[in-house]
Amino acid sequence: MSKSAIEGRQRVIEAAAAMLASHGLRGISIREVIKFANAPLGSTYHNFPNGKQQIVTEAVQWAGEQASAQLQACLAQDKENGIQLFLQQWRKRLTKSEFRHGCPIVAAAIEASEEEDAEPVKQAVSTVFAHWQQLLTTHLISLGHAASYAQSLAVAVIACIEGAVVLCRGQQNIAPFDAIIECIPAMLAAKQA
Amino acid sequence: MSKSAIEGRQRVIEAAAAMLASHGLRGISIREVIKFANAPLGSTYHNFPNGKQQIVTEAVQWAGEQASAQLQACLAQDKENGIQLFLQQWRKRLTKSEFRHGCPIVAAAIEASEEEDAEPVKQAVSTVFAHWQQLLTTHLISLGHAASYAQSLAVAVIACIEGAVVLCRGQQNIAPFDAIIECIPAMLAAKQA
DNA sequence: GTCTATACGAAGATAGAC
DNA sequence: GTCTATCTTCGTATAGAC
Repeated sequence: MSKSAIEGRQRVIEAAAAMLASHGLRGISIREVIKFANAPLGSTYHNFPNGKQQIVTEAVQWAGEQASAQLQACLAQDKENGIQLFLQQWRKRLTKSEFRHGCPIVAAAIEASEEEDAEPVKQAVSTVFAHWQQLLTTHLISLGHAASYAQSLAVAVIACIEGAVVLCRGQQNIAPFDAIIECIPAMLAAKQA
Repeated sequence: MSKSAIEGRQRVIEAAAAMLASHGLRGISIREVIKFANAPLGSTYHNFPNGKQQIVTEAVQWAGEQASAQLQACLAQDKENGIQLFLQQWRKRLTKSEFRHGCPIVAAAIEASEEEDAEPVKQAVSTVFAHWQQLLTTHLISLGHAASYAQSLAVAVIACIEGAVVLCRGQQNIAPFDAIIECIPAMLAAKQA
């Protein structure tokens, strides 16, 4: 396999992740993805023998790792206010895209949940969510929260963010995101349930 | 128009709302909806001249009103713990459906956001979210919160719930919902930003 | 490996019989 | 009004030429 072929494969995955965020799982077609990635259609099933399912699965995994890396960078940069930093970055992304850019993992989670033969996608989604939760839990424990409450808190913060992104898209307005930026500190301030 | 025709029309809307919650906007077809509703296919475009778009739009409106009524009933039944009551009802629905039953409004919000010619659906989604926010805001003000913080808090609570539903479906686990049930009180306890 | 052409199926929407 | 049949479009996936 040539180097350009490898690059082409990765471009397809990244294009799929980007389009997943805005168009959703069933809103993207292989034709559009490979067109966006400037990749040849003919080699799609050579690079991804399992077709769309495999592309989406790898896109979910890649997008999950990107988000994890971004979150980790924020937490490392400012231990106390890392979460707020992360929120600000997502806020900017939402407004810049005029609320078109959502969370690709959420899109995959919702649209694959009732699909037959989508087990690999569901598995990837579950793994990504679990990884995010573990990252945040570890951070919250290091901030002094009790281990069991830190776990709930991590999940609640992720739920809050994901929900706010959906609300912003639905209302074409950044207000929901500003609302959670205002309210999440109250959850974080509570040291136990 | 006969009485049974009116009933048939309503059955289609309710079937669409139910299937929207589990299968998503693009996961349902008119054929499946009218089959589930036990309604004739031939009269579909007679009752809904704008086809699927109109059915989905009305389903979103109907589901939104149902949820509003349910929330209002909880808040009226127990002013102090009405929100927890509402959370418990949704928790039961999630577990009983084995995490298949999501929020139809969220599904429509995500899957219609980048669709062309889906303005009516987007409008209905936006209106439903706004109504929920208003309901909760009024309630929180009556509980003693400052008006501006009550507004943010209402949005944050809704975001939290919607996000948790997505996480539960993605992980096939009720843990995320229990996490927000544990953490939401901390937000509600804070009397200001 | 990458192309074009195509098989195959599903879905929205419409036409015409009854 | 409600049915069946059909048109059209689009998506996945595959076959075969180069």
